[in-house]
Amino acid sequence: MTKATGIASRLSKAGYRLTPQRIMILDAIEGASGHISAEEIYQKIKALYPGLNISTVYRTMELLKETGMVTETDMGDGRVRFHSVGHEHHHHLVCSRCGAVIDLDEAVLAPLTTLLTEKFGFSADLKHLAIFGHCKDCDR
Amino acid sequence: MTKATGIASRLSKAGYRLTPQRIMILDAIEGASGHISAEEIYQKIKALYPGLNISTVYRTMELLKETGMVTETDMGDGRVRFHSVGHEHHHHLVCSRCGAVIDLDEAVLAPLTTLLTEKFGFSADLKHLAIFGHCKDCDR
DNA sequence: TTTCGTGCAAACCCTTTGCATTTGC
DNA sequence: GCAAATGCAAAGGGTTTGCACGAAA
Repeated sequence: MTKATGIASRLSKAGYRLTPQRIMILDAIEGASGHISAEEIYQKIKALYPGLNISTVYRTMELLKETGMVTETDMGDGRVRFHSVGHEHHHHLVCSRCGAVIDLDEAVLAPLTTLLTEKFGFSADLKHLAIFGHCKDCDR
Repeated sequence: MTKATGIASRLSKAGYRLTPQRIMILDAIEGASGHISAEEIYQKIKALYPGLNISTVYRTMELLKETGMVTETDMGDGRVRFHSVGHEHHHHLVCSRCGAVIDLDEAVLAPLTTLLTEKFGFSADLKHLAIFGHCKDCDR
């Protein structure tokens, strides 16, 4: 039913089949404002298409990571979040006390990235880093 | 049998009982060169004291985190690592491809920490950060 | 003695996997 | 038609929890 969107066609070009499940999952990630967990993707789609199984979500995420269409972030709560690569990169300051999340522009970490490359030949993948600490309200 | 060391006595001062299990766990963490997982602590102690249960390790780690004697790092492999706060802080560059871990001095991140404080009033807890990316050997 | 900590076993949560069936190409 | 993808159900790995017994203070 759904027409292959740009990002979906990238999938088929990469040699993967375009199944309705994959298209819906892709849509869900695209539509998400930011990070989204496997469970959230699953629930979102299940409302429209109850047949979906969560293992399909996980398998699709695996594939999208391999294709470089999605990245993974560990926000420290025991479940991984996914993020479409198309979206602008940003980072998060996560308050360990109240759970507040402050968005952080990519530019803030640019100097660090440069330094790591120059000094260690290490290309940091800081697409969606989560930095833990205390926000100003929770700072004793 | 073991005498309460400095760090162990901090525990009792905080109102917690000094059990042999806790002392052994404390020793294991102190003795560890760097990060150590719950399972590793457990195995290390089990050799001498087979009665130990891993749930005790987890409960003790919880308590040590609350007391601020230990910090937690997620190295991205699905299990959390612990680190004695007494040890000098350092960071890790983790290669997502080959798994290599490069140690990074705390000073490297100092400018970033300062910036986050000044700009966002956020006090980052960068005691043991893991930065993912590719090391120079794996960089295509 | 009283409260706190431990061992044990089972539960939990997120994620992965084997297998038979279905489906895209 | 055939290989690849899905659904289902069960397993897996790390971590947590309820409960009765045992031990620190």
